[in-house]
Amino acid sequence: MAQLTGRPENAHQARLLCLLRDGGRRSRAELGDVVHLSRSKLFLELDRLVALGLVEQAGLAASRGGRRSGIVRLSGQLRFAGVDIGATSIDVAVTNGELEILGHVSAPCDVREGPTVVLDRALDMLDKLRSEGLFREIHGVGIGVPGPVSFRDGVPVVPPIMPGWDRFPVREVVGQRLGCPVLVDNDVNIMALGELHAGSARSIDDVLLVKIGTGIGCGILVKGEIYRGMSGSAGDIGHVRVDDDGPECACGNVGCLEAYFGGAALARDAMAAARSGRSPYLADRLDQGAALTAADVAAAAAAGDAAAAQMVREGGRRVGQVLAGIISFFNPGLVVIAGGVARLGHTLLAEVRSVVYQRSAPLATENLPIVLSELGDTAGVIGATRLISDHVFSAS
Amino acid sequence: MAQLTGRPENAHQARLLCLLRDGGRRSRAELGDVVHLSRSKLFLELDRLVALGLVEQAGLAASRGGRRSGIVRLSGQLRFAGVDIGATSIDVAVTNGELEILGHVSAPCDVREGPTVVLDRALDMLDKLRSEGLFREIHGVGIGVPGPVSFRDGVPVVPPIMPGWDRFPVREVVGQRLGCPVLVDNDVNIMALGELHAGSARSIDDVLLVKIGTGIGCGILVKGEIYRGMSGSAGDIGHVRVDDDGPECACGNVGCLEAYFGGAALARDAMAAARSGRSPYLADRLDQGAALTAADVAAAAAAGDAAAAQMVREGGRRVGQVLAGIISFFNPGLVVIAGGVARLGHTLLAEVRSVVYQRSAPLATENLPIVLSELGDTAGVIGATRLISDHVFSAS
DNA sequence: GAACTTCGTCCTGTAGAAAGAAAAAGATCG
DNA sequence: CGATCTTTTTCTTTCTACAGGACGAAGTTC
Repeated sequence: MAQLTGRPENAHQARLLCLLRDGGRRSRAELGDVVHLSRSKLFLELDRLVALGLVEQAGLAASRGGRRSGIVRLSGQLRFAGVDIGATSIDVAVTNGELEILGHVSAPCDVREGPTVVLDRALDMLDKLRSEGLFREIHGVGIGVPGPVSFRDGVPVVPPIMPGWDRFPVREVVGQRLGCPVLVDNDVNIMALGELHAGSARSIDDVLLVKIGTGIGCGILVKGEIYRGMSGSAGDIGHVRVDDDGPECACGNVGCLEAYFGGAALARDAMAAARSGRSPYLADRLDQGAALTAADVAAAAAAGDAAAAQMVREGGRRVGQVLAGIISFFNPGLVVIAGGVARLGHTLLAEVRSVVYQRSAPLATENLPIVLSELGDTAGVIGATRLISDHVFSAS
Repeated sequence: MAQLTGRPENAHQARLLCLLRDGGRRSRAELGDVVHLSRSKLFLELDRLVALGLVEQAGLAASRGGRRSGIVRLSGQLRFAGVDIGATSIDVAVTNGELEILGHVSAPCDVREGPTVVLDRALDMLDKLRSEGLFREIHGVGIGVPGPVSFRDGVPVVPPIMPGWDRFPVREVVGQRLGCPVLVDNDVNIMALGELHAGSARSIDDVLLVKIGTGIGCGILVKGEIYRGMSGSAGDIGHVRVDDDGPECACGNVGCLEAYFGGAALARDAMAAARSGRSPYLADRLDQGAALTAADVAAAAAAGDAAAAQMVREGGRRVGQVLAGIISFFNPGLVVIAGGVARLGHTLLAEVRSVVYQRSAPLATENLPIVLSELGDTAGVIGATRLISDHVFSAS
């Protein structure tokens, strides 16, 4: 068996690899229908990809009226890893070349423990997947972290909720440990890529993914590619002001969106509602022990607690206010709502929609779906593998 | 003399044409230093461009130590026209291939008179330039209109301040009249391109151009290209809400940015200030005759009128509020303030800067210049010619 | 089993590009 | 002023890549 030595040699090969990744295995003849190449050229490049070990033959297709055509597919040995580091958890998944998840582990982990601890944990999780026999070799790793990243350098830059990570060489460290290409990006960016690849954003050019979790951030896709802005902080909407005399925020300003509807704000409001007795459900929950979190609010709202539902509606309104402005500005083709709070589901969605459709420019909203994430917890890891596979499958 | 038959035949030729447009004439040898082509290939493509009539020889360059190299430049016959249709005026300019303005005429004209009248007027203005001997033939026209445009179709779509223009086939009509390629875009988009080509945005990838005039709009450049969004309405920030209980806006919502600081709003506030006696300068002006406009406020502020200056500061604050959110989201490398109100100059700029630098995400503002337009009234026409020349100079 | 269709492989002609040689034009230096 | 060296241009040769076609292999249909 040829070993997986390398990268595609030219743009044609890169194109073919992406077709096989996104469309799965198919016959050489079908590939010929899609690409605009002469048969001799197509076969030449395919044979080269086979020689590189990136592509392999997989039997014969059904006849289309004549001789059966040979099926080609991405090498069965190809493996990508996606690592999604959240504020309080790590997700690691391993996929094949088509980015289908072969194994996925998730573990709680506080990002504030610092890069060495957290990355060690992530690599341990990857080792666990290795020990399950899911792969022998990894051909690329994508990593998402919950803060701004210099994509070029592969390092976080002054991330507010990641003490100790500033300029830590994540890409270099992981690359050296695993001996494969590594790319690092913001977690909302890779979630947006995930939705583009396998979720609701398939084949839509300009997409916003709004993640409401511990923080509130926004992944931006322009022409199907991540838009990162001048210094890699594009999409940082958590600290947009929604009210001049709102609550103080940890960032120093007042009235920030996150001060209303981030994880901490929701927990704060939940405690208040429980103590004041406005919410029997939350009061009950509080009596049972630990402090309340955003998840409790979700549960309460789902259980029909009026105060909790009111909190969700209120938060949805605030998010809608910010989104309305951004949508007028950006005119996306789709908005995806994701993150832990997305489990609040249709209460939240309805409120966001109502505000956005009322306030945004009519032209920007007339064909604008606003939907919940299809992928949920796997959007991040899938997007991370998509990020690195785009890189590995591109001609150097 | 070879006639100007056509378009470049491949990407190399397109690249060479853009180099000659943006860098001006230069020797074949210097071109060879810049492009990554073998000498034989470079000369082959240059000779073809000469045969197409797009490029011509222009004597010999100074020696660099040996034989003198031949200078090439874009054909001296090449002419582009830029048409900037504003709410109350038309600007038409004719440029050579390097997009240097050879002639520029400006005339008041109400866009509400409808497309036939307005476009006739614009073509008359172009004829005037023709009669001055500035050109014999036009090789492309770029047109900017003050409203949303379907760039693909070359037609305005439901433009709020352009009654009668909805879906009027501007590109087709002008194209047939002049027999050359025509592109139509939003006026702020072409202004952004103008600043990219010849103004403060040279060589900056991600740029916002905020135009404050009759309306308030925003041109967006991503990687040096206009970002238009899903339905061509990206950048439409005039109706973002800045205050929940603000004044009513013509659009039906309340508290829109334009309701505070558009041309109409400024005129309204000026009248109020004049009548109430808060502004002696404006009261004087009002006594002299016609109704007050935004221009009067600018004059008053420049003359040191306190009430007018206060209006400008107030408006700048509102603009800054909206921009702060957008800048956090978009993380541009430069923000340019343009439009008639930009003549308010540094009072306005200082207020916008103050709000933005205080409120936007620190990472997004740490290296963010916010400047006034360098080009002023010519940004639109220059950008329009840039738009069409990019099209004409691209391989079909 | 004959005729037709589709697919894979091989071969050849052509176009395009790279590399080099030679010529042209100019600079430098004695 | 002439010899020599540089730089640029032009011309020629060589090489590679690709398109297109021919042909055999494999399948289907009747």
